[in-house]
Amino acid sequence: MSDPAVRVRIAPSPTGYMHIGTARTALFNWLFARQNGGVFILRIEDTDLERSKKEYEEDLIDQLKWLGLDWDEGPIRQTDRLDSYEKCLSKLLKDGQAYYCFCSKEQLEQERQAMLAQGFAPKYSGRCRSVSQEEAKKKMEAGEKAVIRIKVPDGKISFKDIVREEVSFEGSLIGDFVVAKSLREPLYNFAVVVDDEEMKISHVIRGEEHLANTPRQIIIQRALEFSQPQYAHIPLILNPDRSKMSKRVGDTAIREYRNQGYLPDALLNFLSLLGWHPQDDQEIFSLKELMKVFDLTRIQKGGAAFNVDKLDWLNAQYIKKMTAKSLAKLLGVKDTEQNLKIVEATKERMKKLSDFKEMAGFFVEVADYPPELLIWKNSTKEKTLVNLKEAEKIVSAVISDDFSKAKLEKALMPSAEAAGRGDMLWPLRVAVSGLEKSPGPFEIMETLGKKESLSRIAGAIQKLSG
RNA sequence: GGUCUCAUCGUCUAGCGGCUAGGACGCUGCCCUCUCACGGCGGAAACAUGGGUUCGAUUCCCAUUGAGAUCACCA
Repeated sequence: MSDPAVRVRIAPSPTGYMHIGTARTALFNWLFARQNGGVFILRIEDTDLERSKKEYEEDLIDQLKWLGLDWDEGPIRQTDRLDSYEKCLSKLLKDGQAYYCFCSKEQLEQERQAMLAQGFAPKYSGRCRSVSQEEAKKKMEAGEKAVIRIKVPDGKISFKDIVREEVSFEGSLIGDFVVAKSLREPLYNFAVVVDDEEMKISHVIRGEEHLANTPRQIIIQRALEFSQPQYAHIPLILNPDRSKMSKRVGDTAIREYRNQGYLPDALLNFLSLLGWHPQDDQEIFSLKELMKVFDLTRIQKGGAAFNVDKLDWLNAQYIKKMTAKSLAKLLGVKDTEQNLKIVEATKERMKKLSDFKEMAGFFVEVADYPPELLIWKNSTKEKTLVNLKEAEKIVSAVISDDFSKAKLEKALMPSAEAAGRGDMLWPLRVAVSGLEKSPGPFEIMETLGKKESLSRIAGAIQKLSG
């Protein structure tokens, strides 16, 4: 399936670190573009000069790259496109479809409150509609501040949404809204419309919070005689308590998940399942597979709560599938033979990359542990000591050239069977790991090597006899 | 408050008039096992409520309830 007419965009505003929701929107757009052989555009919506920061833009680009969602055009910044907006704004003004408004903020606020008090949706009165163009010009020359409002026609505004079918709003309820602070200071809704037209965006795939913006954008489109893209509003990602995931909360930033050691593919996989589901029961997808089965029309309507447990599970699945070598690289660990063994032994237990440090620390150094930890279940100190010494003897006999898991197991198991597996293997494992929970003793000893293993066993014996 | 949107296990969801309501995470029992993890096999767990339509509603319609979004000279 190839349709070069498919042109979609991710249009974040750089007012915060890249948000989880932005990532999912980017993913859906990317998937849709790629599966149709279309174009994916990155557009930076930085018309809010006060809140936009370069740092956030850099984060956006950085995280998008990390996720592997490559774009074909951009980054295009709205602040670089002021000429286009000005041109369209002037046209609207000239055609009488927009007008200058001189109402003060105080005045507006008062009206707002009054309407609210009466139980109406606040809406601009349209007072300045009557100000003629000449009059407006004079006022501005006299230094009066003005904003630009668009004339909103009465009547129903309905559009087809791929996710929500037919959605409609009542124009008369909207009121003439501000489209720009000045000719070179367009507001969001206006800039979006001009951009989408000039970039020939075919499908606007965005979060549901924009659903209510859509009629406003359509009003602008119609005034400018632009074509209307297809819309797909995807449900919001909710906090576990079902409130909207706010941009301000720390752990909604992609960079946080990255720092915690989530794999990009796992994160994407997780995100794809938030508000979307394939026809069958498959849940683990590579980006390539996702590309094949993703379907805009199967996007869910209701909001989806973010469930970290499932993310953890998915991440663990992805970690498990990796080779020790590539995992070591991600962990920033040198791929020495020793380290690779450690990574291999820890792989199955890690949910996040950040777990590694804690889980593998004992390979480097045994933490201090209480002597009683060495005693298995209801066994005794004496018995444990005997078994540990027996184990020590056997381990010493294993040649250091072939100090392997298999060899150790072969050498130790007969005695362990005789002594009772747990009675020998538990203390041995604790002796070499110092932990209540860890990988198996043979695995650990192989990694540790003969010398270190014996020294730890000796340490345990001393601990217990002391 | 107005407008818009939504509603299946705790969570993510399958379902598109007739199903013992399926899967996944989590929880839990058993197996594997020296522990943990992995893995395998089970279990508990849902159609918000009330009306219609229909021979038959989780599914279609309406109301109620609940949840969310939005109502800026932010995006």
